[in-house]
Amino acid sequence: MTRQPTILDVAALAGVSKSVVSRVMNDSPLVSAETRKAVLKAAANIGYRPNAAARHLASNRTHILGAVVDDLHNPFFADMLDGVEDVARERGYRVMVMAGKRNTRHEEDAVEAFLELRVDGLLLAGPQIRAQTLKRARAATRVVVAAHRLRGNSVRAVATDDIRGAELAVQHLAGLGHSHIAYLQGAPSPPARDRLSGYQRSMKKAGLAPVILQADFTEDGGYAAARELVRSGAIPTAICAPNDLAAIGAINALEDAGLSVPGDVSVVGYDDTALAGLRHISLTTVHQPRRALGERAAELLLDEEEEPSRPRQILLPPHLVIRSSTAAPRGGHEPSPHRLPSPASTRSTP
Amino acid sequence: MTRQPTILDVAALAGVSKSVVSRVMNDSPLVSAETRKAVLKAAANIGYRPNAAARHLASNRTHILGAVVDDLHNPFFADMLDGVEDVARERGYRVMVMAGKRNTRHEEDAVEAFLELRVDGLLLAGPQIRAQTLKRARAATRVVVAAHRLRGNSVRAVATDDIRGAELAVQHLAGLGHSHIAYLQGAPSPPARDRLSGYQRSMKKAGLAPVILQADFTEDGGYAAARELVRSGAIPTAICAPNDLAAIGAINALEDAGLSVPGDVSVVGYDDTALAGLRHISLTTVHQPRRALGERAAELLLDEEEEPSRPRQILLPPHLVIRSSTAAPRGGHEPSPHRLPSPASTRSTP
DNA sequence: CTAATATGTGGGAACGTTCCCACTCGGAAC
DNA sequence: GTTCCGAGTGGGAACGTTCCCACATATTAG
Repeated sequence: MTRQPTILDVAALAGVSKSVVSRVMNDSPLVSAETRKAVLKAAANIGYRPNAAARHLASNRTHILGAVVDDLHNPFFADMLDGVEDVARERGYRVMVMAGKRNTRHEEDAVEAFLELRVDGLLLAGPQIRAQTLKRARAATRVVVAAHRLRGNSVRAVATDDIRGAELAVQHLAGLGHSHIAYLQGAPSPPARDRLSGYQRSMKKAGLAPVILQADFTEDGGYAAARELVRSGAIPTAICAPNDLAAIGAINALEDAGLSVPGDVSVVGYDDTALAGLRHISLTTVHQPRRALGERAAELLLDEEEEPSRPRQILLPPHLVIRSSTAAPRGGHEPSPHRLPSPASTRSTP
Repeated sequence: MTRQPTILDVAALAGVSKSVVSRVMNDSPLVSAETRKAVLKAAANIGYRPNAAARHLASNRTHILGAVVDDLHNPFFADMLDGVEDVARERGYRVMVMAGKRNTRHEEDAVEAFLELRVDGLLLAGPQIRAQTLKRARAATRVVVAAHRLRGNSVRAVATDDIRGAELAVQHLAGLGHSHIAYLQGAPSPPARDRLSGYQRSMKKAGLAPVILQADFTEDGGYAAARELVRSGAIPTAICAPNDLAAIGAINALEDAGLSVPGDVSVVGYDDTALAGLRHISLTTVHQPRRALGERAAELLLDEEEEPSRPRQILLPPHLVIRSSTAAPRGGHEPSPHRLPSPASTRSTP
């Protein structure tokens, strides 16, 4: 790698000063059309590429948005990032991503890396960092938290209304006639807390007794919790899972125990990931507006005037997607159809 | 955001020169323990954080690896990035990711962004960029391509041996006694080409007639192709899909047509994503060593001695993971032909 | 005709580091 | 008692931009 050409090389070749080249590179109107053309040609000729470091240093702007993503394996964040990217690109910003790997140390290191880069905005998606780190970040740049509702009000955040989401699930099940609705709780996190409290609230409102089991956000967690439910003998007619993966685990446990879904037990997931939509799975689930979450987050990050009046915490409404993992409880009526194959074909059966 | 403290602020507070502070920040041994302690204390007191841009500019090193990932929704890349990250972190490098979004323009813009940043190494994961862009990138920094085998030999690359992978699938099926093995081809890309040629080669070796249908790497693509196969009336006893998602689509199409998997038709996927492992799906599939792919790629990027002897192409061996979507063909019978619509009517549809 | 304005252009000082060189000051070697 | 050396320190010149100010020239207003 030989030395890369600089603005001065371009200037020399084009026979102008570095100032003019700089202006051309920044689309300043203060350059004659003729000069601009010559500079552009010279730049192309020698393969000039602006040096971001020098640019950042001199201008104190990077036009980079840093996104620290808790878990790149979770497609939830990929969807969200699409939204972030779109808004950022539109406004002339680039989005760089670092993986937190579900690990506080890694996540905080990523935050530090972006702060050293002096990114113009920092997006923390599902962050697992200490309050102190968050505070330090906030002191250095604009920060928006996504997918986690925050306790305090000091940092701007965008999240789904998870209380409402859990309510939707319970209401759907109660509406179908279920009264024994169990809840599998996810690993400790703001969303898990909100979903639980939504469940509790709507169970109370419906006059039903809550049944809560500890699980986590994995297939295995859902499997273990549902198996526990089966073992206990007190099998509910419906289960709310903390996310789609856990719902799938729960379904597996139920089927392993000889129970049919939704025949014997209805199951509702959360997130509406691509998984839930697979025909084989066809999970009724609470949809999160993932892309919109990203868009709102980016807007919060980039909007010029940080009006203090503006809501600092944006909650987006979820909605329920009804597929084939839920049905009315067995009430002595006709046996519920098995949920496979596709709904269309079952419905058209004479 | 008030002005952030610089090395000079730290120096003033600690009562030393900026040179000393710089040395402390870079762990130089040429500082007395006493001075080091004072500097560190001063830095912590005023919340000093090195300015990456200034550092990069002065040292001409960034200690950043840029990774352009074709599609962040594909968990394949998340696994790979884990490998990249581990190796990079071990050697004091940070990995920043930009999403290509399956789009040449976005991907090339991401490449450009990283080149402007003057990253110390550039990883292109499943790149969809023009040869010219690749060449320009190579002229500017170290470049490694991952997950795509390249035609030429001019850029270093790490990939799975997809020819071998497809062979494994065919050999498994042939070993089970299948002779009608159809292949669904993925969207045009180096891996799709390799897998196809592996299929063709091993079919020929086994003395079997190849049947090839155009599909893509999505569930819908697999569904459509398998449905076409069903409609044509010439139903194979086994299908090789270009990836797991397409395999799932194919299975859905088969089951929608009243065929059972693996009873009537065996299906093999490719990639061994988390999807394939779900109990409900339990797909026999070709496993790619994703994390190892990332590790090798990072090593190639970071290994000190870039032997000019020749750019290397590393091919990692895949292996077959046998689950429940494959079985021996039904002895003697072809799958029930009576339930198929007339070929004439299907052929008239587009 | 002069003054004022608009339009380009050039030069130099930042920006916050690293890195090289020069310097001081003990102590060891002669 | 010099000389030499190494450890520790300080100062200044890069690095490649942006941005401000000064200037040159052409155009317009009075």
